[in-house]
Amino acid sequence: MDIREIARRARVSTATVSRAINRVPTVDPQLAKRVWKVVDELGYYPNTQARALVLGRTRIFGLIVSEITNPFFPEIVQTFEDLAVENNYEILLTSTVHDPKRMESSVRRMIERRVDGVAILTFGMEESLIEHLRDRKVPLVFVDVGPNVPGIANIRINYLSGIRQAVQHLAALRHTRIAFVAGPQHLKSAGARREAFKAAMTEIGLEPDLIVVGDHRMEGGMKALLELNRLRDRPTAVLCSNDMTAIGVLREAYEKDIKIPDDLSVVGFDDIHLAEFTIPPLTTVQMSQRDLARIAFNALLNEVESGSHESLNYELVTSLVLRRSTALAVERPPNPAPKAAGETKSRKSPVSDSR
Amino acid sequence: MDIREIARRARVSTATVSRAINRVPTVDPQLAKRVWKVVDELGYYPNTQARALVLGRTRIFGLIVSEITNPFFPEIVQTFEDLAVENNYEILLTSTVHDPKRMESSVRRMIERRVDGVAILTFGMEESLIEHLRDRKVPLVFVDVGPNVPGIANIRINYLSGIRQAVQHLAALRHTRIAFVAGPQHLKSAGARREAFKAAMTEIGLEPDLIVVGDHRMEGGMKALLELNRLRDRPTAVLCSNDMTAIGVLREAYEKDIKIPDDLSVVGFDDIHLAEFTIPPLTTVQMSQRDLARIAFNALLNEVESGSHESLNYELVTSLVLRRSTALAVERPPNPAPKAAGETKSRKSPVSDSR
DNA sequence: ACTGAAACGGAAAACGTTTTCTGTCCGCCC
DNA sequence: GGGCGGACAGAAAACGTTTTCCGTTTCAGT
Repeated sequence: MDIREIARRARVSTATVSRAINRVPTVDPQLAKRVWKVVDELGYYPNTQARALVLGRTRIFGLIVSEITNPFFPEIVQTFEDLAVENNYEILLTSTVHDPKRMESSVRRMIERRVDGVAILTFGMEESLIEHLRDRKVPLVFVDVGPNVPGIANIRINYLSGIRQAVQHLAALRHTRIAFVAGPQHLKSAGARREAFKAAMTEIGLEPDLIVVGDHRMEGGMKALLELNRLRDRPTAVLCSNDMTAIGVLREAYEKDIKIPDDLSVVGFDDIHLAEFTIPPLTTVQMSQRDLARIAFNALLNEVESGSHESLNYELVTSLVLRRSTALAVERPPNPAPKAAGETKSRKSPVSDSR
Repeated sequence: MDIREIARRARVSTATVSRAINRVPTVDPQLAKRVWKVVDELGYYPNTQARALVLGRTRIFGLIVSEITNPFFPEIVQTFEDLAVENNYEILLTSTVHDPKRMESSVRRMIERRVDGVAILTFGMEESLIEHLRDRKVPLVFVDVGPNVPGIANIRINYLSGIRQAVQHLAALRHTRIAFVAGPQHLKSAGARREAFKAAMTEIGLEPDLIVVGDHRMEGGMKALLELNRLRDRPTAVLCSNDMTAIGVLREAYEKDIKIPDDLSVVGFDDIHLAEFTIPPLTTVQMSQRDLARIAFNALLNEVESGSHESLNYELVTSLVLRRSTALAVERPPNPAPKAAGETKSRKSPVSDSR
């Protein structure tokens, strides 16, 4: 069933059918009605491929994420989809799963399907990906990419705002030995979080020297807590580079019978869905996935609809959400409890990056 | 840049370019090489819309889910995507968010984009959805739909297999008062689970009379535990209709200082990712999302590639995965603790997996 | 009544492919 | 050496839309 079928039955030309469907005002209301009736009766829907072919616009946005199963992304995908239906777009979803081959295939698919724009929401982006897309003048929006490439919209995450809140929240609870479990070294976003932590600490006169590195997964968090726990001068609070890490420390704390938050305060980062469901519910720095998706989508929409190539910069601020994994600091005795030598500033525990 | 551009540069006709690209064997190797070279140099990718237009196949599969943020679905989407890239398909992802309007728009989008098939993986499906699609002879695959509609592939879930395992596992741990927290009444899948529970219980001579109903969300689980706890003859184990419910009872147990698994064994259903991360890790009945997605995708692929319209029935079996939320039953005193009647078999030392 | 403009519908070209159908060339067989 | 078939390349039609351009009708103004 095609537009000609409709034309025949409504006794008009295909041109008129097209105009009626697209609500072009120059068509006689009488005729339009006739067309609509037939369209409705037959349950006709225009062929989008054909339309795209002549219009040169597909009304498809590409969305590239790292991994759909990573709890950070479902909310993003959902929001993207919500906005897509609202605006009559489709979304072409692609995941890189950290595999160069997959990344390449991702951009190939985007180009083959002639998407109108693509949002690259994967953290730790290979720069190589963008080349091809940029060549073809496909509107792009990135998150957190380092260099300020012209012609590409950029969402900058304000890590400091939330991390500062977290640190000051802990400080207000009398914590002074605040540890940080960092993410993988190679991740740009992980680096930024670590720097934000250092800044927030020095800002209030605390030494940011209790840093161990994790892997942004539960295992990393578990190991990290073990490591911190061996320290002579153990922290009373730990801030994690992401929520999965925090969940790892929660888990290890449970095994080791360390009570959260009584014995140890922990705060996460990201505010994934899961954070609400941990025991106890996790206090964490929220980096709103909904907002992120919204900003990305609108950036694309803007660029496409207005045809402008100005490529703005956007900012996403982070902020602390309080739940129940933090509490007033408690004096924990130094570890091997040999002689609690009351030195003031003896930060003898070598910390920094293990592994 | 189109196929004609390539034709011009390679000094051949567009027909030859098309043949070369599609590896039609009748083209002279010499010429083919020439074409390939140009294609490569210009980074040309065929326009899929145009191709779809003439081929009558889009190489797009629709995937309708309930909600992307529901932890049950990301794994499905990811697997679907993996299979899509493998087979050179795209996926058109759509969510109903339990909204009739959205459902309608879902099928409209599928039809407009002329997908080659659609997998409807939402539980508790409006029958109305399928009408339009069936009219257009779009290959369909459903999960768990009731009536055996001809022309539609169907994945039937074997709930009993896993639930039987769960019940017998609990029975083996000396539990006799096993409760069930059901899902929402209107959900077909929830009903099936409840029936499976009853069957599994009666099978081994236990009365399935401890059933309360939840809502498949954490809140429902929390309420359910409260309710069960008020009972005179409290259960020592509870089986939940899904994992979120189980997480709810875990949470409420924590609040009420009921130790899991020592005081109460709990097992979930679904085996969502999250189940590994609870405290303690949740023993649950696995309904493999990967397998489900794989079966669905292959069903579609089959129907499309072979053109057959036989519409098979597939089965997905469920099975118990042991983690650490179950243990030997312990004698809990009847609720108001009148007189702890002298017991014969008091297994007060819970053993098994606790550690 | 006649002209001109305004209003509106239709024919046809265009979008970028695939594929059928038609040639052309070549080599082989008789 | 002439005819014939096989191998291969190109011209053109087709896919289902939108839109430009043109033609027809209608109506107002004189």
